[in-house]
Amino acid sequence: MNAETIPMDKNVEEMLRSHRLKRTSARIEILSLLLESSHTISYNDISEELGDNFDKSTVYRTLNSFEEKGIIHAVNDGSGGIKYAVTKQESEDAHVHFKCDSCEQTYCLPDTKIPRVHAPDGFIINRSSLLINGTCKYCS
Amino acid sequence: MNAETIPMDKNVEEMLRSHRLKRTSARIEILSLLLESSHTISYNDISEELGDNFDKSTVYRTLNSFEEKGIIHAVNDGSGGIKYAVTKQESEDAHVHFKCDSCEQTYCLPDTKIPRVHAPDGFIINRSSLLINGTCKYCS
DNA sequence: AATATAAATGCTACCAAATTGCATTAATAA
DNA sequence: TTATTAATGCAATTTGGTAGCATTTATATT
Repeated sequence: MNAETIPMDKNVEEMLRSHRLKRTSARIEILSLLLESSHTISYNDISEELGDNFDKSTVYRTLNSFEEKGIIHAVNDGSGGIKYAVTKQESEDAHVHFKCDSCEQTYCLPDTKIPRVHAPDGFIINRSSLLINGTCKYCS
Repeated sequence: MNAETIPMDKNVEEMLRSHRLKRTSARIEILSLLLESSHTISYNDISEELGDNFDKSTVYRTLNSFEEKGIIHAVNDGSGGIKYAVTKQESEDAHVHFKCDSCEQTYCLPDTKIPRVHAPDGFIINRSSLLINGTCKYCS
């Protein structure tokens, strides 16, 4: 039984349980959206998709909890709002994000790792984030 | 006569003239601040430094004009606000920015260039920005 | 030096993203 | 089934930034 055969909702509920998050409908729906999406999504994407089912503060708090638990990670693509993507096992080490100038979507590139750089003496590197702008494969 | 011996204000006025920007006191003071600073600065930094001498909209518009002219460049360090630094000749090609987790300042590392990465098939790279988080040399 | 004109400024109001306090409601453990 | 703890909804607030418009200022021209 591989991941494809596990129904999404079971998958979602198991993810919540394993992180000791109560399985509320807001969390289930928001996490489902995140899991289905091929690109990073913002508060606005969620609220458009889910209508007025949930309050703004609920959505933001949900995203914050997911991030704290490491279920998702924040992506700052310079759009003025924070976007999020599910953190998959394979992409846990720092991967590149790609913002398409055409469709404005931002993608995780889990197989494209951020190269180590050499900082000047005295600067101690903890982590890094690399954002690439260009044209994505769906727009090129 | 090298750069060190040119008085700052002359330097500033010449920069404005050469970009066909009127030499107003707001621009002179804000550009001076930017030139003096060792790290990127935000609207808030400017308004703290300059007090209420200039209106918020003036400061923001000034920063936008400078950026359009290429005098400064914007840095998005995830702090929620945009920061700016003067674009020096040597750092015109994409350099790394470093945000210190301790003092919260963000520095240009003009000698640390962003490595080229290989994006998946179909993704066309235009430009990239690399932000490093860690401890700066003044805090380490 | 006086003036014309184009641009910059300062208001005020506004917008968007995100957060907070608090009363209510719902999920889970006992 | 109930007690407890956490999540939600609501309204208000904060923060970063923009926009329209009347007034002022810098600069080029006479």
